[in-house]
Amino acid sequence: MAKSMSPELLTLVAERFKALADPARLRLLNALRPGEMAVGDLVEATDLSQANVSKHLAQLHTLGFVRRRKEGLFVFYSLMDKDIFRLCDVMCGRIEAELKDREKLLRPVG
Amino acid sequence: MAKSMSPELLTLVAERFKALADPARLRLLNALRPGEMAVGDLVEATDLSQANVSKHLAQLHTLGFVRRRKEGLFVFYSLMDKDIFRLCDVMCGRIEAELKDREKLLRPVG
DNA sequence: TCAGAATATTACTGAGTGAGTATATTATGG
DNA sequence: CCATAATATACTCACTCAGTAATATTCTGA
Repeated sequence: MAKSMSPELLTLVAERFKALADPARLRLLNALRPGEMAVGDLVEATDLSQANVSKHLAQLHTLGFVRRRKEGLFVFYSLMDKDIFRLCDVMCGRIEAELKDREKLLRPVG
Repeated sequence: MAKSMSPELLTLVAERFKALADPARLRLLNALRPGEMAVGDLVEATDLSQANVSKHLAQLHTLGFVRRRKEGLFVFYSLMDKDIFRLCDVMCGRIEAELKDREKLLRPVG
């Protein structure tokens, strides 16, 4: 984080974090890990409704997290880059650390 | 992001992203960059109301982003670790890239 | 113990948002 | 052009959440 971040920039940053602040969207991104997928396949993979998937994908696309490729009736989505994994890795690391700390508290004697 | 992330884990991750998905909280975290600060100072530094700051700090503390230290009447908050900078750096990088792309579109001739 | 200062909490309100249903759009084959 | 399939959008409802104002809590010093 740069030394001085303007409120405007912080708003843009917050907007992007918000895109990742939803389990459904994270599921979609996670499903896209192996590679490009059509909307219908994502519906199956995530157990979300078609309209729901479409809406979330639109959001992720607007904010630059996924790429669109149209081919006939199908629309294929893919991850824009690997940033998402880096971001999620950091968060997962934090969660793991928390869980470890809780374990320690639960059995402090060893 | 690990190969298979359970919906439960994704919910935890989303919860943490949500904590960063707010300009006010980002401002607080940014203000804490140089080091520990009391609540009152954060109120001044961020132009947020006292109640607002207190509530946001509580949230950030619950999710492990900031540390609390009480000293008399004052409560000092500080960043838990440097993860936040790494996370924001990634987002800022994405925003910069987007802005560059837009510039290109605006003057495609050079 | 009382007054006052720093912080936290609560109740309320308004705005935003995710899910669901239905409908619209777009593209293909006949 | 029509039927159909894949995807997108519109609309509504319920819920969450950020901000505010008022109040409560905690601590210190007199």
